[in-house]
Amino acid sequence: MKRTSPQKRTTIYDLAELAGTSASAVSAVLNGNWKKRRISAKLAERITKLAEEQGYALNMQASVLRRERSKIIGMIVPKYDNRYFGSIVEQFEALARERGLFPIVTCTRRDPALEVEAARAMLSYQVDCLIATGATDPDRIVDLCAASGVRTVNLDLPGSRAPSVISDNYGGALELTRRVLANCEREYGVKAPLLFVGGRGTDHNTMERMRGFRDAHAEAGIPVDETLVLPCGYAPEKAEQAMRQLAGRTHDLPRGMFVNSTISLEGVMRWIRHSGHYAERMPHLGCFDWDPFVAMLGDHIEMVRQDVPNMLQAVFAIIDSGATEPTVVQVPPIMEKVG
Amino acid sequence: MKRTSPQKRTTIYDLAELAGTSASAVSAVLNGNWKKRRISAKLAERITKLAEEQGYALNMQASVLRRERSKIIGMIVPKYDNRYFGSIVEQFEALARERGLFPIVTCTRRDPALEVEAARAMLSYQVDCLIATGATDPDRIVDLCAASGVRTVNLDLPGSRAPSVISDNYGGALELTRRVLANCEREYGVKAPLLFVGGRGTDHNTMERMRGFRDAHAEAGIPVDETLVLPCGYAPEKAEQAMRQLAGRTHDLPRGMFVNSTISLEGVMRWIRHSGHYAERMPHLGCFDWDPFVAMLGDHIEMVRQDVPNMLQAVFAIIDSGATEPTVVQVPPIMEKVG
DNA sequence: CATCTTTGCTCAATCGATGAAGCAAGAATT
DNA sequence: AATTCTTGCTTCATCGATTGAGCAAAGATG
Repeated sequence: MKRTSPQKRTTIYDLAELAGTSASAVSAVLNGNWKKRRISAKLAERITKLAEEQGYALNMQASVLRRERSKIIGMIVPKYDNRYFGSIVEQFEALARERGLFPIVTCTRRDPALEVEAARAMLSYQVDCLIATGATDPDRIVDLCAASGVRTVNLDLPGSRAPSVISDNYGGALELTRRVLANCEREYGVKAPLLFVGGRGTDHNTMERMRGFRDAHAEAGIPVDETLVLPCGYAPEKAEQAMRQLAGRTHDLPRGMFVNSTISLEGVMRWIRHSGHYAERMPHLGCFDWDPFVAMLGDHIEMVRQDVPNMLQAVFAIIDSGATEPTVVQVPPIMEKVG
Repeated sequence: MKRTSPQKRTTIYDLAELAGTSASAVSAVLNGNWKKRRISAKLAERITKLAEEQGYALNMQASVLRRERSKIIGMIVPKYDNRYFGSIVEQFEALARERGLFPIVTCTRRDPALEVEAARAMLSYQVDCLIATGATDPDRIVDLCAASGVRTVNLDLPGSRAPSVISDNYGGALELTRRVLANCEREYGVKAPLLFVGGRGTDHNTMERMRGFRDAHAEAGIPVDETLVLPCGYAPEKAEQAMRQLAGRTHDLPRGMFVNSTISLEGVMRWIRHSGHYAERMPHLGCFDWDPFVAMLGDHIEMVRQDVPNMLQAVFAIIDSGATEPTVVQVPPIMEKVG
């Protein structure tokens, strides 16, 4: 993979030669501080026109090397396969650009080793700041960055060594569980514990959501059935397998479920379809995460939509303010109406 | 937004000083060609250990500036809000990393101005190669890149000045239309033209899909109803509005539809739900694009899934081969089974 | 007319990594 | 013992942009 042509890119030296002036004048004009450097408007215009004609493109490598700030902002993100992370990345890019920063994003597929490798790569590219989204071990990344004097903000999953912005997982799960319990009671007239499926039992979000799940049961006077709490991982296959195993253990399947992410829901729905266990009547579902097509799947599904715009506003507020204390900002999620 | 601490990053000069050797020895050791440069294993080990201890991170800007290839590969992509582009980006990153390249991706929100701006930014970062995914004006981007001697590959939408990898839109649409027509005829016993909705009438893909749509009608001996061909744009709102307007014009709504992307389908489904026009019986749908939850929406939807793994293999085959002629590789999409 | 200001530039060092060229010391060869 | 090779480094120029320092000419001031 080599460049098409051996032709050199145009540099400020080439432009200086063409304009009969010095490289430093060209630089001053092209990066906009020619007024400060007292370059005449006439020369400025001549240089600008030449640059355009020659298709000049700044060499960021050289520029960044010389400056002390790169204006590059990095983000690592677990996956691109759901609306939540998709909109996080889109918002991130938009807000970064608004501030004149160059966003670089990379996906780490929930792989701790890749997370670290990606963080290292970003440091090599001299990012001024790194957003660690849904990182397995955010503190590890913060430490790596701190060693190079690079600030970090944790998003989606909190860490203990840098500011974090997360959803109010407890509050969202509490309300979601309440609604699903109420839906079940309304339809079946009985108070029965729900299933909890999906997510990693070790991650903060899943633990908080389980806490909300339990408290909502307690509120309703329903004892949680521990055999129905299955934090089996996020992947659809994991969730599907967990359901299959559960069905193998009991014939009394729950009439309501708390599904921890749309990704897990994919597996749960697949199982529901294929197993035929709920052929006569669909269970009441609550999903912690939102997807437009899930919303159309039927009136038996409640969703919690994480408030991505506000989360990213909070992230950039932290960045803009320069804060580095390990605070946790909790952004309330949005309950999506049934239907 | 400044660095946390004023602490300098460790450079090869710092390491050289600590090891009592020269910067060039350090460089040779750390970039792995110390054998070629005849550095002793003893010194190499000492330097390696020191680098680790000091948390040394290569300054890529400096490195890239010096080398003539950056090993950075860029991609621009319209959106992150659907499975198709999401998996394109994931695959792209994985394949790039496999080849020791550093992937940078940026999303241009289907905005031609942003596309150009993003391409310029990538050029400034010295990308060795740029993949233009779903670009509104791929040739414009190719020209920009060519001026800097940077190779381009078009993905998803073809261009006339660089190699392109796209789905077989005609073939996919032909088969999809056939199936929807067959489903309608099976259920209603009548041969009636379908609705075509979504996409941009000016883009290659939409035109090819419309051609497949028309040819499938011709095959079945059904005349296409031109008032039912609505390439209104991809956005859900556009599709929803198009449906609303159609319903205002006629009371005889089609029993089958070809929807050009899941994004447009979102709007169509919303309208179907809210308008109540299909309350008694859902229309037969065909969607050009795949989404797992759409697949669960019911047995009345057929989907065409674009073959992302093969498309990206093709892209990297082109990159690896160094080809630059404006060929078009058409990758057959996959028909997803009903249900 | 002499001095001071202002204007409009140029010079040269610098950022960190790289690699061609060179050099000194020891080993091998004649 | 004299010469050539080999080993194991170091020196230095370079990539392109940035910026503090400096300088010549024109203009203003006394």
